[in-house]
Amino acid sequence: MPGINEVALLAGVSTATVSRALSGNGHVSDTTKSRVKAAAFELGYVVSSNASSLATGRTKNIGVVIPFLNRWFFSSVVEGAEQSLLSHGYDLTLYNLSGSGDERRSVFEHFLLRKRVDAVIAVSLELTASEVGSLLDMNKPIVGVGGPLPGVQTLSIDDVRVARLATEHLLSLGHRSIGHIGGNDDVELDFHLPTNRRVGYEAALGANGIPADPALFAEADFTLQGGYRAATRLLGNPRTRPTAVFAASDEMAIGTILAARDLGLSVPGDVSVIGIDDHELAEFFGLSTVAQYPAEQGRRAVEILMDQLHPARRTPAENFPLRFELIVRSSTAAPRRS
Amino acid sequence: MPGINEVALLAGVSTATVSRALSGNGHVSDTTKSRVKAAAFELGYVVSSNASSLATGRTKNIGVVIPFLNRWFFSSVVEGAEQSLLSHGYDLTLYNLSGSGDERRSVFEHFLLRKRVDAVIAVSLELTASEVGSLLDMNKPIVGVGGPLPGVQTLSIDDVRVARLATEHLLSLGHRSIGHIGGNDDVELDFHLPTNRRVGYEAALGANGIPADPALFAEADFTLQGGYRAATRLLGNPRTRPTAVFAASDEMAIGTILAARDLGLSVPGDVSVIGIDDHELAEFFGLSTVAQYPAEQGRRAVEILMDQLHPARRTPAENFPLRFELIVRSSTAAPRRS
DNA sequence: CTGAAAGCGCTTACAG
DNA sequence: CTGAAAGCGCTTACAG
Repeated sequence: MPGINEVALLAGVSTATVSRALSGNGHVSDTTKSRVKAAAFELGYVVSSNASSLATGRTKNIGVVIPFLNRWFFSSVVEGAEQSLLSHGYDLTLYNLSGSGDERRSVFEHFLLRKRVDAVIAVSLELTASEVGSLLDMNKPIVGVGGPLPGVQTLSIDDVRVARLATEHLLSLGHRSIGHIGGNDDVELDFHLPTNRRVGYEAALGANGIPADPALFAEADFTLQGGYRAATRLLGNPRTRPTAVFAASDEMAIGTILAARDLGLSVPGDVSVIGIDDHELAEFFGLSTVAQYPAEQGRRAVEILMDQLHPARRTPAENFPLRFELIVRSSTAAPRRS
Repeated sequence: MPGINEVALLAGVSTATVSRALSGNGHVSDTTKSRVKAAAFELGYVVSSNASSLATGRTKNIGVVIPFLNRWFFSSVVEGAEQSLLSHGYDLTLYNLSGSGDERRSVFEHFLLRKRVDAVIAVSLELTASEVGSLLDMNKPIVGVGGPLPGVQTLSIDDVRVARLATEHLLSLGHRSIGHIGGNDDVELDFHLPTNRRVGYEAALGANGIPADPALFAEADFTLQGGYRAATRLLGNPRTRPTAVFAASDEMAIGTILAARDLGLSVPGDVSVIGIDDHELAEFFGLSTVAQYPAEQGRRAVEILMDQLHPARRTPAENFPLRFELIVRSSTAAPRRS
């Protein structure tokens, strides 16, 4: 493990110059710079991040705090963030806070606060005011993905509008009896996402003079299985069966498609189904949906942090709202007799 | 941000004593120790990991290198590892090496080698001999999950035996015409897993005096969609249709179940289907499978590294082979007329 | 443009 | 059991 001294020796300069030549901070003549770089390359020198961090106070490392990893949305956000971080020369350390408050506190105290990270991305996790406070006190920028954080910049699609768009698609096809599969309290997570989506659904109905029928709402846990069960309830009774179902996530929507099949109903012949996400399985099932782009959300979160961490870099800091888009596939159509 | 000096001051001892009291290295009287701890707590002191790492040469951080994140197996391994690492007071930094060789080299040089990590877990990634070499040269233990690494301890289920077990289950039900959906070269990853599973399948057939029929093999890419397409080919022709299909992964097996349905075939009435994994969706689809436990594999990888990193701790270092288990659900049954 | 030197915040032989 | 001091490997004012 060659150190900076050996590079300095070989290049015939001081360690200060080596540091400057390699980091790009401060002026170094071109000839010196190339001599230093050659020496560093020859020795296979790579700076010690600890020493560098200790001296500068910056770690070039971002903490990502997340409640799940094995779900499409979350792993996609992390992938996007990781990719973008890599290109900025940053590392990503992952804190999977699925557990209890205890585990959570310990993560905060022993990890985030050990000066390991320069900033934090909190995905669908509501940090307490004191958690946010201590991070901000330490001058660690935070950005949230997937929900509002008190006093923190947050990236999130507009769930009300997204749900409204999905519902309007169904309405525009002529549906008037539209069921909704939304979240139960367990999956309210910290973010009222299920509530917001239900609000958007009801708003769309309302705007078309259709009262929201509580009997057409079914709770589920955002999983395929949960969607299946909820859909079975919703579609089981031929009398009350809606002609279309809007599920608050694609996984639940796919569960709905499978439930319809098992009930002998054809999709979209007997019932139209739409979800939200554009999950990796959506295309396979021909699911109409409103796409959101979690990897992009992860990337955007990183950009925002980079802007705060490097105020110099003059990125326009585009703060346009997050993209979403209606994708019509084969699971939605006009109701049979409208 | 209180430093160690302030704690020392408040506790009326030297910084050396604070360090020892808090880390547990070296002897400190009980009374002093509690005084120090009280002071640290009062000030909200938490050691700077950079300073500590620089002084000790250990980072308490493990690098996990992985080709995908948004797949069940990989995210489960990471979850298991993360959980276990947390309990050992370690951080996990994630390197998602999906990309090209260039990206890969840059990760190796600029990240892993910056002394950021004490050890590396490589998941389903074949490191080059020189990559392994440089890690080992730096005294960084490596453990592989999911495939053999040259000269490195590796955790992996015995794919041949697992595939054999799955196939034998079908054989024991009386099937004689058994199709196989396995990997194509693209997903050979670095680990010959598809090949090994095919070998196990053929071995089971051979042991029962059944020659492997190349016409009953179909390639796919380990996704649900890929499995669906392969199964459609395999099951489409009533003449040559096997009575059972062994898919090398649950996702492909689920694709097979869906393909069978779309072909008007009942599962298991017309065709039995078995996979490998016990994927989160397996139960929902009633899929018989050979379960493997990726989270456990992640945890085991961590244990092995801890043993190497802390030779003192006398864990029996249980090196029993990785668990797998046949789980029979409703997708397999005796062939209709046997 | 370059260097000498202090300092980042700990840990750990070395003494006692 | 405890402390003084060196050292981990960089970076960056401060001078020149």
